[in-house]
Amino acid sequence: MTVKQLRAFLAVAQSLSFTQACERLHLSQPALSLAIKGLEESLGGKLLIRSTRSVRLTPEGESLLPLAKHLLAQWDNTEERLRQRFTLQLGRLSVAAMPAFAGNLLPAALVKFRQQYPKINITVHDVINEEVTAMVRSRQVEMGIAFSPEGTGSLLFTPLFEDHFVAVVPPDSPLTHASQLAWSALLNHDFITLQRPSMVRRLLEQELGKQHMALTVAFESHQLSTVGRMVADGLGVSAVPSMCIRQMHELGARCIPLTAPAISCRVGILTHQELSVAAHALRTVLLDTVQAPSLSGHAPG
Amino acid sequence: MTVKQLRAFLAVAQSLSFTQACERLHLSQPALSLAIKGLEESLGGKLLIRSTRSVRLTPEGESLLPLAKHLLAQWDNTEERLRQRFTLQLGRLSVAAMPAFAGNLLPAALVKFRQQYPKINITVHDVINEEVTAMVRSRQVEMGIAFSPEGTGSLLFTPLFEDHFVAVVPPDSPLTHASQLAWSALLNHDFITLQRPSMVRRLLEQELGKQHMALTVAFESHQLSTVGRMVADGLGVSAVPSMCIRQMHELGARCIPLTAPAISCRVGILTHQELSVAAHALRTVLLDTVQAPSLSGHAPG
DNA sequence: TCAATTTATTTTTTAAATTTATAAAAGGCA
DNA sequence: TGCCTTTTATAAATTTAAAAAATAAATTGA
Repeated sequence: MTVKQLRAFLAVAQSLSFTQACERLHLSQPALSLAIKGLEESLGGKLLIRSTRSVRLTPEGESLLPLAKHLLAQWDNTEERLRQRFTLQLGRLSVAAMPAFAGNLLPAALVKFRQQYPKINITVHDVINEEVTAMVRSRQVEMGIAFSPEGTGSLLFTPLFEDHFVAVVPPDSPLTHASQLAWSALLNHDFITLQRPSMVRRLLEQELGKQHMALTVAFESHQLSTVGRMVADGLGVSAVPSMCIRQMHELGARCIPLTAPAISCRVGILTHQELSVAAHALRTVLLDTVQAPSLSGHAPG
Repeated sequence: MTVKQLRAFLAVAQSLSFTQACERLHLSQPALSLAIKGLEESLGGKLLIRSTRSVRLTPEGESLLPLAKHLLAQWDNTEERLRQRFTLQLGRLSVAAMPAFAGNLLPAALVKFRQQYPKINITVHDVINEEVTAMVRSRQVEMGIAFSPEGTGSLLFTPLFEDHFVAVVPPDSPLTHASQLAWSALLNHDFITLQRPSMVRRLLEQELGKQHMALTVAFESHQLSTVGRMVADGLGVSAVPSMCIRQMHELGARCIPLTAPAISCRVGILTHQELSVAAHALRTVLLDTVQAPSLSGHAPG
């Protein structure tokens, strides 16, 4: 039994005429006769009683009719859905991104993606850096955006840009007049940081430790926006990835390049080796759209 | 997309090896490669990532896998069920028969049918003669056994035998000694008949009317067995189709050939023109098994 | 770097499907 | 009844597609 044969049967059963069915199937009449004959032989009995004047179904044909309809409908549906997935006319995509990226650079990329592929449904998981890797690895999401992990294992890391930490200071602080700031100068003030057991925190402590500096924390918060607001309100200073510059400005804080040491880390895309067409498209959009953030244009006006 | 291609995909996806899948499919390796290639082209994208060392699924392939399993399972199931119907290894058959037949000759025929085709499920509708025709016409049943109807319309009537009415008398009646009985003699006794608006009743009245005899009814009943018992207990006499002879004897009554006039009617099979394989088989068994009942061997011992 | 294994490609062969042409059957109409 | 028309079936030829054999290319492991 082949799909063609079943389609032939359905067409004949519905029109009760070989000649009419031929047109529907774009097939010559002898070809249709042979198709039906072949189907009947493969199933082992007659499905259609046909004379030169009338065509009607046998009881077995009658019982096949609804089954054939159902089978072919499912067949076509499966085929169509797969085609739509490949042409990005249908699809679902789950992405995990660290908050600094999810809240700053990702939205613009998603806007561009959606303009190109409006039928693709995207779920964004806004989770901490380490969770991003875990979610990609466990295939909870197909794509992650995070800092370059130590060992990728079987995962693939595609760099997007190099992110460097910048100082965040209150708008009325004398520090805002500096064109750049050394960590030692920044650490003279109360330091506000993210509370989580985070890679960012570990990275800072590690790099500063190399320079024999200690990170003394005065305040902690879970949210970047809270850190920004706390700095803006004069509670202290902080250091954040440059991705967050715009967000910090919007919250009323000022950002200044940070040196001695200049701490930077690569931000990129984490995936498994095999990518869905949708994920590949988003990857392309991200590579096209996302640029390394800088202070130009964001300096306090 | 063809069934072969989908089977090829399933085999490769399950074994994650073209070479192994080849054996399962009884196909050469190049043929399998081309089948997968064809499927991918028809769907518009890659389903399998294959190198010379490993084969794995793309996300789209991953999403096709369960759909393919389901589709092919349904496909095979449909095919198998149809084949079983044609080979009488599976099936359902509904038959309507008038009570005189259903209760006397039909069981033996069904025994023979079931010996030959134990997997065919049969439903017997034990209904009055006129209802048999109606049920066949409305396709509630595929086959009916009844007296030859006046006009068959589009239905097909296949005669089984000629049934003649016989007298039913009490075992202790002087009538039992007669080798045959005239209606005029029978009608001297109280007459018991079936109460229904039945063709049998109409037939009797019609035929007797031709001979200027009137059917005066003393008792009526719905059930043949009740009529038989009533006769056996000496309440009166009756006349029944010869099909019922054995039943009447078992109930304790005696049957005697009935003449002047000899009333007979053809019993046969009612069907539509198209018959299922199962119905055709039962028809054959009925034609082989059912014989015209007679009084020989059933005469009072 | 070489041998072994696995998939891809090419060429040839085989089989299958389709069309064209023709036949056969059945109802309509005179 | 016999011819015409319509419709499906069959036969032969053509085209197309599928499969196998041979070969190539690529990757891994020693």
